[in-house]
Amino acid sequence: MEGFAPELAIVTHGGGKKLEEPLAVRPTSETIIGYMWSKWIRSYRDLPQLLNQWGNVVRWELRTKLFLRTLEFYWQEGHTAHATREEAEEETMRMLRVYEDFAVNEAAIPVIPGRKSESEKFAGAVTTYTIEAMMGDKRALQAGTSHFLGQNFAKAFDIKYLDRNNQLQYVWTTSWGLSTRFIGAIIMVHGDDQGLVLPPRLAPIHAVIVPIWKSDDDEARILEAARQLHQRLKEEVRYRGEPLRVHLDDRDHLTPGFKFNDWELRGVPVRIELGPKDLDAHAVTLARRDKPGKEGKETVSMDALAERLPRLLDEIHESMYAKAKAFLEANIHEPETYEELKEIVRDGWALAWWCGNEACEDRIKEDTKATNRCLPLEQPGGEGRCVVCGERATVKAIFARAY
RNA sequence: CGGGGCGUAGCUCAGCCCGGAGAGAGCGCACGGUUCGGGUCCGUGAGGUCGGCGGUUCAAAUCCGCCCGCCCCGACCA
Repeated sequence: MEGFAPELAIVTHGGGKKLEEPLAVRPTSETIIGYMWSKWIRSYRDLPQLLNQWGNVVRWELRTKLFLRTLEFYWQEGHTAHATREEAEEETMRMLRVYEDFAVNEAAIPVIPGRKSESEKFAGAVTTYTIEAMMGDKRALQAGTSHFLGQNFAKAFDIKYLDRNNQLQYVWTTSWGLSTRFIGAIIMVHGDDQGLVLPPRLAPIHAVIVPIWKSDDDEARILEAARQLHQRLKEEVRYRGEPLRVHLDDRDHLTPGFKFNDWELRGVPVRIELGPKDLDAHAVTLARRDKPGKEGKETVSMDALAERLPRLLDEIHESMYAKAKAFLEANIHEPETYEELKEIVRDGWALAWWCGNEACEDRIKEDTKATNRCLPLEQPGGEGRCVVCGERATVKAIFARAY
């Protein structure tokens, strides 16, 4: 845990008195979990173990960034202990894929799964895996991590079990986490100049009904129709197995135009406009947040709406993912020379042959501020020459400026 | 902690370099009218210790010094 020493917050006073023994505020929970496991685990029959928790942790960052790097953050962290190395490694990869699946299929964020280099990995890990995402400004963000901890923590906390042959063995452990930082990723990947653009599957409100009227007569009938529509959609429409999250904006004294902009700012994926013309035609106008103006509008019959909305939400999800994916791919380049790399990382990611030496990572960082984000799991194969030193290289790494 | 920048109305800022009459704009807010299918428009009005303290001067938002706060860059890091 020495790697964490500089970023520990230490409590020296409590209850109005100086503490006899200072308390470290946890930067992650391996030590707590490890301590308990050393008491709980006695036999191979106790394995494997899986503990998951949501909790706040504190790391004394010298420089913070809203959402992306805060002194205190809330996260999900999981810990497992296994009898064999293979099982622990399998779990590490399984969770990496869970995070990747969440990013892609819930948040519509494309990511590059990969392994961290020695200098970039978690201090207590044997191997650290990451999903790296590209923000709208082309900087990289580590959006989730999964660690194979080997027997490091088992040895540090004396976590041993008796195997089938009555032999005392150390366990193999893993840990993995995803934090509120991910909210920052959603904002920075999808957001535009009008405000938030929320991926449909995570949006607190799927669709908002905006009633439109001119005269008092219209107001009465439109509002009544809007309320009925709201009720019907809530009761009848399901998206991904759950009731549609639909909201009726019946606020008075605000113009429709104001409401349109207001909900766009808040990133609601679908707006349902209901005005006199729509009502007379027994229809509504749908507008999707990810496509501005007329391009994102369509007229749908009231009768077809229940069927249309879930499909539209899926279409928005796919479209948002495709757009982010295209952006990611358009901004990853493969430099042949160091000069090319330096140019690329000014405004994009470089996927380049790397010999594995920290000295070459350091050189890049000094020259360009770009760091080694990961060694993608998906490799081109073959071998090449390190983009920095020219020595033989068997892997390509992603170098980019990161948050 | 080092380098740079900024503190003027609820918010975003202009004015400061080159001191001078009642300290301004847009947004927001209140009231009246108008409008309502893309942030309506017009009018009237309320609202300010010009970050704080001290100095220079006949006169300071403006010049000088110190202090406080915030932002950006660097060192740390998910």
